[in-house]
Amino acid sequence: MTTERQIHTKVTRQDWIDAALASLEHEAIDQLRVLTLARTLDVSRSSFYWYFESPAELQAELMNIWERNTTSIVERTERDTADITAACLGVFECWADATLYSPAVELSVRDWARRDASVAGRVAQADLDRLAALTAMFEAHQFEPADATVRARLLYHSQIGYYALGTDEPMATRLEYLPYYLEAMTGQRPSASALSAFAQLVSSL
Amino acid sequence: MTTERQIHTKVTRQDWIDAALASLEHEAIDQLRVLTLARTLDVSRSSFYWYFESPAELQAELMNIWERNTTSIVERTERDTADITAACLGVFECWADATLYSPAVELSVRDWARRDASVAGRVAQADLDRLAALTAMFEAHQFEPADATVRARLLYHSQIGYYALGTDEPMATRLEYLPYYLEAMTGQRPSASALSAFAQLVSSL
DNA sequence: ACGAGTATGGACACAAGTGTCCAGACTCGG
DNA sequence: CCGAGTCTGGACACTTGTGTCCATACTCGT
Repeated sequence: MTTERQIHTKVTRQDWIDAALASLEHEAIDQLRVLTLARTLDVSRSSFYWYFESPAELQAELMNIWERNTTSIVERTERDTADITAACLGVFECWADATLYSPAVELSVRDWARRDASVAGRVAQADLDRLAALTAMFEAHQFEPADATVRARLLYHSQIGYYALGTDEPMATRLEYLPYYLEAMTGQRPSASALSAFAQLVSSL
Repeated sequence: MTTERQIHTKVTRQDWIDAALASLEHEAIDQLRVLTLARTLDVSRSSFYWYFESPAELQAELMNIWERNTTSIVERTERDTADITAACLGVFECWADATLYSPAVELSVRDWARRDASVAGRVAQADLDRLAALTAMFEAHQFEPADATVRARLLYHSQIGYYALGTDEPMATRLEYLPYYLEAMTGQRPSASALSAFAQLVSSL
């Protein structure tokens, strides 16, 4: 099983996962069909059952990938930052860097959650974790609890909403609006240095 | 056709629509099945085809109902209001009154839009209309254009996001957070009178 | 009480997808 | 160059859902 031969292979387990991930751009996880994936990979369905015991196993794999979205956000809320503006910008890296956060996977998982209670449970827990982390971030910068909670929600909900709309804007436009977002979310005018540092980081991706 | 006999009827066209609407709590519009609806109504599938030419006709009906969400929002942005706080509270009525805005329908339509380009087009247009209306509302209260755009987005995206999470909070909790939301979204501390007026209006629903 | 129109149920043929089984093609180490 | 292990394709029986057709039951006006 762990022997490394696979020369005869047309596709690998990873190919199935990649094909599934690509489909999530337009499909919920539970709407993925082995038949359809097989066709895009130009291989027979039997191959799928060689690599996966069942569709559930592929879905589990995708859910693990989805968990990374949570990790990315929580990790960035925990950084040491000079002010709340810098702290928010740290989190915003997730929305700027596709390797940190995948909106397509996020949407597909939420979609699935509407139909499956156990998935809904995991998503609800992730939302709690993310919001708790963001709230702690605001509290670490001297926002009082209720204010921190609301600003965390505003930041998080508006991002989820932004992606739900499927808006496709160039990064330049998003950077233009950025200072206004920051001022509304934090109640403080962002420093020019923090903004230019973020712009530079984004352009290097 | 327009004669009013229908005594023999087990179900009406409206019953099918209502059953569909109920299903949208957990299903996307294009995932509705005639067979499934028929079972919940305890009637045969043939009945469906008596009232509707095809599932597409039912879907069209549901899309019309969805349009009301847009109407409700846009209508409330156009009211004459004393200050931006009152203006925002006018819009918030949509989220407090289930007859004005249906989150379930909204989610189901967006879900469908991920798979169907023509639906995606209508949703995108609705988002533009809603955001334009909200932006105009902020501009009417002396917010400069870019600021108005961002605050409109923040308000709208965060609502879409809030419902996407499926959070189920009692109205009392939501009212507690309300002044913090308003202050972040408008940059102004809301007046106690505006808040209590809103609380009273909500409790009367 | 009969005929026209309304509404339903059951049957049919069909489509898309499922999970399993097995033959066989391919590759590598001995 | 052969045998063991790896991977794929094709076939089978099954499920869920589709759209259409037709017989029939029901109700109302005359």
